Amino acid sequence: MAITIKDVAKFANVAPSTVSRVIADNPRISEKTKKRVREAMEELGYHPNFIARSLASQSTEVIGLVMPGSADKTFQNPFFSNILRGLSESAHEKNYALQMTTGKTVDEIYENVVHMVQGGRVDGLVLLNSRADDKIMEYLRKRDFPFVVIGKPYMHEEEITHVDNDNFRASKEATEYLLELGHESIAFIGGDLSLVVTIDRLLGYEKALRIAGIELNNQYVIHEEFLREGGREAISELLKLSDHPTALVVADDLMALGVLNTLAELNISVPEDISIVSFNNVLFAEVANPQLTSVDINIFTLGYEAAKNLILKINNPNEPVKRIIIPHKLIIRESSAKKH
Amino acid sequence: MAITIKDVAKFANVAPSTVSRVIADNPRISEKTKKRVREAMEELGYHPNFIARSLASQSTEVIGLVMPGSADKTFQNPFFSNILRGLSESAHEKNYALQMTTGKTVDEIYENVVHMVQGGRVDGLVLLNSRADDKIMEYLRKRDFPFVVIGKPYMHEEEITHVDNDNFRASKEATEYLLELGHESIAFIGGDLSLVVTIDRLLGYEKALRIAGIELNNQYVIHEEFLREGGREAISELLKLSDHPTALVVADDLMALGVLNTLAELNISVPEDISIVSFNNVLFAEVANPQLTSVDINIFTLGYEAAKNLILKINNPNEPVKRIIIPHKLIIRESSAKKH
DNA sequence: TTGTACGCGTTATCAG
DNA sequence: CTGATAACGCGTACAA
Repeated sequence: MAITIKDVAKFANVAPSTVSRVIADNPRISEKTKKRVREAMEELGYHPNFIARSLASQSTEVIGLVMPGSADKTFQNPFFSNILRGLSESAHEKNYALQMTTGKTVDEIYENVVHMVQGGRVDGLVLLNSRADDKIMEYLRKRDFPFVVIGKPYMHEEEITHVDNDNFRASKEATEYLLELGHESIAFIGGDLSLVVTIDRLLGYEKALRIAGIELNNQYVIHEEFLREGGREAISELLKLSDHPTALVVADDLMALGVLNTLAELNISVPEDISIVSFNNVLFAEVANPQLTSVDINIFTLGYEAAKNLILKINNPNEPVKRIIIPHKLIIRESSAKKH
Repeated sequence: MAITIKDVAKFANVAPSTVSRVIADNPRISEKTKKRVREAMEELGYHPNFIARSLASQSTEVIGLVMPGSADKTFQNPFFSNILRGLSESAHEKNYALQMTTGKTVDEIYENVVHMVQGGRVDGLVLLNSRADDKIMEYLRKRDFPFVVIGKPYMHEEEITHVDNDNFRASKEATEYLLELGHESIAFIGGDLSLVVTIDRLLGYEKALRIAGIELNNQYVIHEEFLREGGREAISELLKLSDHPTALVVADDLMALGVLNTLAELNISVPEDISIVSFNNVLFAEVANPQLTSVDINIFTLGYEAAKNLILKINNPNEPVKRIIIPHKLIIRESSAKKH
């Protein structure tokens, strides 16, 4: 058995509670005693037991990350590592540990969240990619459990702290950029329509077209998974149409990559035949051939701010609800060009 | 305050200890009582408190992941997400949670590990990328704390359970492949020499050359970080030499990507002027231009087996030490060709 | 300024 | 088969 607070107390000739106070740096303890106790801790190699501390203080100093769907798929997108990097750095700065929950199905994930929360495993949660039918959010709200959302909540937007981009504007700008290049047949490839991020980007795209006086075409809007496969399928659908689009707004770099791959196989050149603008600007965008014009959404910062504000909220229940908008920026590369 | 075991006990008219036994599905409790208690739990919406359970049972059902160096850099390499995917899936299957420790410096990471271990936050640890001077491993061994290593331990290899590839053989084969293509000036670009994986791959490379009767050239061996920047710098070094190599063995895809980028800028073509074989076969390898010939090391499986065997060890202290070798396979793509 | 005693929610031991 | 009761290690009113 490891060294406990009692051992230290005995060694330093004080009561356990005094040791506890020294750990908390309680000002009511004399410097002399503090010094003596600290020496004892050093001498014995004492380290506080987190579990016991958690039980007594009802807080764990752990935050959890909830992934939206199949962990397997989420991990494949570099978007995720960048989010994780931000979360991790932020948590680390505040001495919080980061724990992940995974699950294969929505129900399984929900169960895991309930277990974590009721089981007191974490002090707060970061939710990734909110969707329309979010049971988890509902549950957390009902229990008044601290959480922040990365992305925009589908409902109760004004009452939930979230970190997001202005996806509507970003998508509108991306589409306008393609319009300026002379494109008029512009298609949109997004994720599942239950994902708020897809909705926002779709609306921005539509708005830009409407302003330009271009009629919306239902067949030009495709929804697939945020994976390479998704992109491949989406472009295949579009190419079946009698009149292809000459430009695409793609809601994710990895999807765009799939599009590129399929087009390359069909000997359709980018940007000569089809221009592409995608989102996220992960490393892939730069590495792809041709390099992808992509909207940088500062993924790291999304994660960083999410964790930071969650921890703020955990430590101050009266922390006001915040909507944090992370800036975006269109990075122009080789995949987009003037219409021929 | 949430529902506790006591509330359930009262509701079901039994003692708390009985409820505890029902949770553990203790066979000495009558089915009738079990049913009654379970109904009470259901009725009250009871969920066991993990923290209290951990304190009493001295186990947390959490495993930790220790990253080797700057988390910031580690996250950038897709190798990491794949490891994480494997760990996560395996942990999830066994109902373990996964927690990450990060830190900017080696000392900071060491401190965090000590805190986690002594603080009883985790039941076991997975160590990523062992290096020569591993204080952490020494510490864990001294405390007899359960851990497994991904990669090969530098010391006490026979006494530490680890999951690894046969990097020596993989590298030897990769080099032999280049030799078969007619190359004789083959350089090696690896990570820091304190990383065991670098050592193994370097040795395999040297072995292949020696067997082929080719003299080793110190200037042909470069060590940089497993990042794109590292690759860029490495190839720049090599190109300063009066006689460049015509082929490269690169210990990491992301590095190889940096090499490709730099070569492209200098109008040196791959594979016409220089052939490249790299390691890991992450998605980048396939996406790069030209596509990278790369040794697939089954990253997911490395992670999966690591977590699996760690949990095995946690639950059975007498579990024998294991060395688990994950198979590798050379995937030939466009970056390698016969010497002109 | 410091010590005593209890509670946090479980599990485990020992009776019965 | 079930019920008291004592840990588990720490935080914290309340006392002194």
